[in-house]
Amino acid sequence: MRVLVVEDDPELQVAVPAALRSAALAVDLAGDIASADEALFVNAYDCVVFDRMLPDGDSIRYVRSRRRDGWAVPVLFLTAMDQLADRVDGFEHGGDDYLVKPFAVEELIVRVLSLSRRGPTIRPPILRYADVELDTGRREVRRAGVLVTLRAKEFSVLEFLMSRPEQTVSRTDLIEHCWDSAADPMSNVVDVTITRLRARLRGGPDLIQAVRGRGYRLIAP
Amino acid sequence: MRVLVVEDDPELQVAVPAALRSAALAVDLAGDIASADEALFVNAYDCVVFDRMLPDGDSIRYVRSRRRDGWAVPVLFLTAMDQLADRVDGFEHGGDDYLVKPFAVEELIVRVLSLSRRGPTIRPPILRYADVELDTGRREVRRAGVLVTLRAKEFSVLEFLMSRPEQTVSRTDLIEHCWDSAADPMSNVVDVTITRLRARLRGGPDLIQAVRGRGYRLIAP
DNA sequence: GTGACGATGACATTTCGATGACACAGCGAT
DNA sequence: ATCGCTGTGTCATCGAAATGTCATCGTCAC
Repeated sequence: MRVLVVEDDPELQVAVPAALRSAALAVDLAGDIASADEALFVNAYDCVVFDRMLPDGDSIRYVRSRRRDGWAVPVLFLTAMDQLADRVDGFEHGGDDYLVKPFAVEELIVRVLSLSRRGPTIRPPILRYADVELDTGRREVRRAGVLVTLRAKEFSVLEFLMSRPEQTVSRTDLIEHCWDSAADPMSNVVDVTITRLRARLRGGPDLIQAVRGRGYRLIAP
Repeated sequence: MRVLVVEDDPELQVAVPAALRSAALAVDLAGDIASADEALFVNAYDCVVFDRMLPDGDSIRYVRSRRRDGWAVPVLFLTAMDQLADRVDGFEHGGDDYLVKPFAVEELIVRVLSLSRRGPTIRPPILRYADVELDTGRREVRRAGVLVTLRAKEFSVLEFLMSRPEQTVSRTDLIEHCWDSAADPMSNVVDVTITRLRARLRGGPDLIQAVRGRGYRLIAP
């Protein structure tokens, strides 16, 4: 396992790599975002430990922009207490973790090991159709930016439909993908769930069209 | 700076004091808890390095009982990897630290120096959410300024939730972080602990929200 | 118009979280 | 060693929320 530590505080530059090495990890060190970027270009790491604030910028911004290009290596942010407020930013992208300074070295090791083991998780994508956004990671749905709370089944059905926009999906497809094998294919659960889903998505035109004899599809009128 | 090393392994009895002396520290050595207790009674130390397991008992128990009497000298525990599971116990008192065997000697020095410098009166970070304050060092929680006494497990769970405010945390996450490996992931310990935590935090709106099928999260209504 | 299919409200069932009561282990005091 | 207390875990039960079933009504295509 190979880890990159990006840290500018001299004390932590010593302590963090030492701790990680004691857990049998190979550790490289960078002092700012520029050199981290270079190291990440050259080597493959299983995990990156980023200090939140670095001399040449905010590491979260850097990570966010790299994530946009599909970069998926897990990141652990070291953050000061007073930066906690904007912690949300750090978690827009799944697979990351953070630790508040000062931290127990014990905890650092545990987290880094866990992140490294986990491997590059493909960031759960956000599906979009018309004015609906579905965040598969957070299990959140927004319509026109407004948060809509869905039941588990409703979410699951909407997710399936949104992953095949404008395609007609049969009730059988839905039963097979969103229900377990115990589900009765003869019942009208799907219809009922669609009705409930529509009810929740009131706040715009009905995007779920019934295709007679075939199933349902997402379509913006 | 004067340090007491409590260690029974003959090899470490030599190596650890040698390392610390090389960092200009005055080092005394004890081979078991009984003689450590005596030494601590006679002398004033800036830091104590305790092996986790000693011939006459578990050093954590000893430290814990002394902490109850207000003893505040910072302690560094040397612990084997397989004792990691019960790391939670070790954190019942802030200001202490852990080092996992085998460790790098430089790391030991850095940590002991840091603990000694810090002195017995450190103020570790305080987590805040809504009107709840959690002092990780003093293991104290206040709601709207009023002191609330929590059990160790309750505290540990609240601390975990407060370190991830508004994020949904699964029961598995909680089990993994707040319980040792003996915990049964099938039981409802987490639910029970949450209930007890809620009961203690009465005195304001319920901040702990159950997210059906996913876990719990802290959220101000 | 009519027959098949979809929509939907009302109700039933299932699942899951909350909680009180109890059991047990560890620890301090005697 | 024994006893009692305190903290934590287990279990059974309760109740609410989520999901499924059913009956009825509407509507679309022929």
